[in-house]
Amino acid sequence: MTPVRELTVGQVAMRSGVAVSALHFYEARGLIRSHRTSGNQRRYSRDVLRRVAIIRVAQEVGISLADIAAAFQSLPEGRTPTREDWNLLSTAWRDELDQKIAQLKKLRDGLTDCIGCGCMSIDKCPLRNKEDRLSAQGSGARRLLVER
Amino acid sequence: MTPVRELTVGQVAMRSGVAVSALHFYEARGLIRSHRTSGNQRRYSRDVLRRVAIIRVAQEVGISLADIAAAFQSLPEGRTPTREDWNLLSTAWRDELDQKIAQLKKLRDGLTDCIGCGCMSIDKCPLRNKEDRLSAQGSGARRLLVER
DNA sequence: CTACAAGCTCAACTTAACTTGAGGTCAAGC
DNA sequence: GCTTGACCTCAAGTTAAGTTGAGCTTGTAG
Repeated sequence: MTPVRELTVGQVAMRSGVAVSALHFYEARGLIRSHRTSGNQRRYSRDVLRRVAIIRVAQEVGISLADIAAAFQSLPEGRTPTREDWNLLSTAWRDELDQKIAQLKKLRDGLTDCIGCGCMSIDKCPLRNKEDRLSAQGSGARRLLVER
Repeated sequence: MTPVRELTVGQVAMRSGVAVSALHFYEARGLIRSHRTSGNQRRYSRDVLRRVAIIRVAQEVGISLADIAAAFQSLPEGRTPTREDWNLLSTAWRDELDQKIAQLKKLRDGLTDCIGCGCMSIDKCPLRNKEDRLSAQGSGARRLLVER
């Protein structure tokens, strides 16, 4: 089996399970890179598969594309990222995940009580307490006004 | 303490920490209800505060407004919901939360390994396995509403 | 050498959950 | 009676993460 040197969008789409349009989109967002053939078609190096896989996993963990892109900035520009490079990323995300899990647990443990009881005032209820809130590195800012 | 009978939108907004526009929105979505004064202004009964608080908590847990609205359907139409009524809801959501926590844990435990290793193919990697996905089978909510 | 599948670009549409704005009404203090 | 602030409605805008479609070009199998 001769290693295929370069992949077309279609091939990447098939192998990564991501739509072609999504790949275009990721590229526009700077998450993946391609070079073009003389006929202007995209060609990808193999490590794009890893990148895409990581994008998907990170998304499932609740990390936004913007944050993923930011994290990818830490990857080496010139060379293909090594296992070390990737590990750095995953460690950071693991920490985030740990926090999210902890916060969800807190929420879960308080949910029944707090719905059942009379403590739903914003200032007193632990669930409604700003300090306890799930952290918001997300870039959205849509819901900012709501938190008082 | 004289019980304040009815609340204006502004008062509900202030006390619940939710914008007036959001309250209008919730009402349009059937999540809360109001009646009108002769001058066409909204007036809310006190238990709207609990509803709003629960909406926000549920959202943070990753439940969409549509799902919250659906859950609210189970609440009694005529009378103010009792603690029992609310408990029924919270129990169901607690189960969902438990599942989400379990999935996040799975993800966390696999993250470092799977990013570092070569198993990122869609068919083989546990993280990439469809059955293990976090994705809500529900309508549209792709990510946990964990940010803000 | 020619079909036609696969690719390309760009714009517009989608969903969730709101916010913002325009243009107009209502209620209370002075 | 007037001014001011809280309300009202309805339309349009916003963000994330893509998808869909139109119109046009490439590349490859037969």
